Amino acid sequence: MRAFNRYYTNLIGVLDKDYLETQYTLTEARILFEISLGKKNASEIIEAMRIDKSYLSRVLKKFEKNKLIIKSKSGKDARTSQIGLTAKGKLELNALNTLADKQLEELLRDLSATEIKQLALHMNSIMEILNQKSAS
Amino acid sequence: MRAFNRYYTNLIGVLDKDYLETQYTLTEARILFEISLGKKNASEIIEAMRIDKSYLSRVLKKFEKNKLIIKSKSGKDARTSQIGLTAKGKLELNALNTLADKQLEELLRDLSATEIKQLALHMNSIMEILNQKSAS
DNA sequence: TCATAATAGTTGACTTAGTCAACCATTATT
DNA sequence: AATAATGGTTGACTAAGTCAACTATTATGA
Repeated sequence: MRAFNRYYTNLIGVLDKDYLETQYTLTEARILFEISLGKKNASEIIEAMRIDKSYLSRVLKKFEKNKLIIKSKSGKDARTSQIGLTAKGKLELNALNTLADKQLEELLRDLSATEIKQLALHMNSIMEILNQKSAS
Repeated sequence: MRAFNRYYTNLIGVLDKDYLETQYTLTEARILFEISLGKKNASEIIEAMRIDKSYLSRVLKKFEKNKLIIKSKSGKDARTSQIGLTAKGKLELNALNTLADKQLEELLRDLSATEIKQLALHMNSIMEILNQKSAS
């Protein structure tokens, strides 16, 4: 398993490099994605991604400046703001997803359809097994 | 599959944080590991890990200074040096491996023996499928 | 209900990790 | 022999992330 972790760390490291040509980092892309999933405020994103809150704060500020998100104070708790993707934010996220798809395509280039299907199954199984734990 | 990549990116990111308490980064640990596998010179490590050569150069310098490795000029090609782990290097690597083991243990804590076995099988399958491609 | 603690997020100052380009020295090519 | 290619190092830099201190607000408990 250590071998797999090393293997996948390497793989992700390679994929990561493509984000150099992008306006955003892999982490930023992931944050944007989390927001698109409906994470409503900073704490939730921090909880989900386990990143530093100061770092997130700055990333969100950047997003806001670039008009990818809007923050709106919710009456309920004046300390937090509700975060939502703007149209432009959705567009950017889409572009980033397209990059991820291209990377996958490249990764799977020489695989047969059945191999790809098997790969997907294995991946799903891993997530299921590990998730069940986190649900416990 | 994008989901799995995101998932595992997150997981690795979490594991990565433990290396903060270590004297070495995850990347450095991986470099050390590659050397232990018998990678003899910088080029081979670069090829295997796809990291920047200047970065690697500095890491190796640090390793050498900390006496984790020894570089020896090989008569064959005076541009390269042969890299080898010292006893201390092996020791440090061992400590880092122990950390990785602890992390795994934590990750698998609530899983049954069969689940762990299945997990390992899925991981192996993924590596096999993806590797076969790279071998082509 | 007031003081204290806890939570959410921001800011300043900093460190580390990694990048990019230029550069030597050596070896390969023609 | 000249030129190109390779292996690695160095300088200068940027980006990514961390840590601690702080403000504002909300929750808690004597």
